[in-house]
Amino acid sequence: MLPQTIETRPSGCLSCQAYTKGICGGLPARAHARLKARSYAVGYHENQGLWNETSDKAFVGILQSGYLRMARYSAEGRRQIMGLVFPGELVDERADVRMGYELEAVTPAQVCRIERPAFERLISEEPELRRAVYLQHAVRLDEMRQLVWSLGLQTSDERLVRFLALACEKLRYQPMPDGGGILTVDIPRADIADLLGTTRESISRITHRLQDEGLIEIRDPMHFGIPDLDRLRRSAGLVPARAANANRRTTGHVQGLGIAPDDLAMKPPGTGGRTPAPPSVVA
Amino acid sequence: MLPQTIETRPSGCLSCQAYTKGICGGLPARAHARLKARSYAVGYHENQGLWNETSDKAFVGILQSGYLRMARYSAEGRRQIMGLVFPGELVDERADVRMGYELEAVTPAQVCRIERPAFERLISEEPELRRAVYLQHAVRLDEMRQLVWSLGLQTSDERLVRFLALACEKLRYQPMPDGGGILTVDIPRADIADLLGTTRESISRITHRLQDEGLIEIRDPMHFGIPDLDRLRRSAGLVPARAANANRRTTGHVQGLGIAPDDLAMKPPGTGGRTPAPPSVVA
DNA sequence: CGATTAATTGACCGACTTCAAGACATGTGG
DNA sequence: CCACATGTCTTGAAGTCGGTCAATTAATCG
Repeated sequence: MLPQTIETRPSGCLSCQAYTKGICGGLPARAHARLKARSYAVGYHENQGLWNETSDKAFVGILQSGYLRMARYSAEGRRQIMGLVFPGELVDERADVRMGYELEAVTPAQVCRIERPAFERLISEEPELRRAVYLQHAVRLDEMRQLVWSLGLQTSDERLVRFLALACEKLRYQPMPDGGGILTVDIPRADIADLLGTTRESISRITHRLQDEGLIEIRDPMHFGIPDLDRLRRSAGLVPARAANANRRTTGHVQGLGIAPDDLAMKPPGTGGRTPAPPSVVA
Repeated sequence: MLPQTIETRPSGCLSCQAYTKGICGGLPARAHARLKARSYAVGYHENQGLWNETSDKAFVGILQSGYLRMARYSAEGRRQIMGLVFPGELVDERADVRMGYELEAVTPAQVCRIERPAFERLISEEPELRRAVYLQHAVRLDEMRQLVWSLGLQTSDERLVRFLALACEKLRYQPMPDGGGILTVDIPRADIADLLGTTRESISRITHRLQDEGLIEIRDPMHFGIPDLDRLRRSAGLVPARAANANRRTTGHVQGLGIAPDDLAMKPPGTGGRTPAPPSVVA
């Protein structure tokens, strides 16, 4: 079951989300074939852990289906979810950095695993793969910064709106002919709460408040109607929201890859950041 | 003034913190020499920006002295500091990931700069350098996770205690013969507040509360007396705090590099994470 | 020594947590 | 098929942490 014969672009991958929209697809044939030769798929059921204190990161994984959560538990039993992993994404934690989080399946999930030593070897021999992996790391870092920003200075309402808007991109969103759509949130309230640094109760209250405002409609706990996706994304600050304030610089924001643009990260004029005197070249 | 002659281990570096405790020191002679040949030092004054929307990440930097902050500003003028940069650390932001933060000097700072194209070339040609750089990235990611954890489920008091305990490791800490020490916090209250997701006022209130509890003594705004460093670190959860609860696993935590161990990241027994049935190997 | 900025202190208030109970869905065994 | 159990979600009522506003004190710098 483990290593299969090496073949260029093995057929099993073609339907995998890691291939169609994840990291596997972009690789050159040789790198992909070598990766595939060393990988094997493993299924996990809901709430099952992939990593814990004992089984320490002996493999890297590419998520094929389902969702994973990266969670850290406090001594008192409280939990912070550091992020979610979506199909096609790589999970790769260095062994020499204190881990501090557990990787668990939110839903039943299937993971394409590669033992770490084999992976390290591939990394060092295939520059394309290396690039793809480090790109994933950069994306993770960026996601973590967004989470910091969200936890640091957004209200619970704003955080949830942001989550829902992102959910429309990352999880199942079925657009409807009337311009709206149906969002399927496979993720229990408790997980959303622990991701957003709030409580189940608050999530519940806020979703109903948002429903009153007409931003969403709660069909059942897992399904939300989205009457106007653009409006939702605008409320989440995921889209520039057409310069209402006059005092904004019109510098085009760098965007790159699939990361949704945040609301304009701007300082109020006059608050530091001025580039008055050029820096002094010392040596 | 820019590139100087290539020499193995140029003398100027020997006194630099990036060499004595940062990434430069660990490099083999050749990689270090090539790095040095392409680098030039630049001075910045307090609150000056290294990066903003226009000058987009055209260089990477190694901080020689002073502190930098990575800050993101909201449209309303609020600010979240994503992290601080300490001497010896590398600052390297990918151009293809949305930046979203500005890099600014907290204090007067001196930065060893390398133009990005030259750096990329070095990275691809010097595996040791590459490893060092990616290690830095991993450390940044870990720091960001700690910040998420802190913002997500610590109280303001806990966050500040944690900050102070880490400050004793990262900024100037002068141990005294009597077992205590003096901590010099070169960083204004406003920056601490925006890093910890709180306000100047709260920082002030909390420091004085901590003084009442005997954890610290406020000499002047920049200097804190630390009567008992271990006690401080214990309060911050930076040290295992000697297993008070019986139900803790005694698994030795991976530690590696300079990252301080967090309090044991544990789940309450019974809450998920159990590894009951082995995962089903599918393919 | 004035003028500006940073830090402190106080009073108030609001958002969110906490605690507790009820609604809803799903599943199991008799 | 129903009674019961379990788990998730919802709703309500207090309590509180911490933010906001405002004023005072302290420190810094020409």
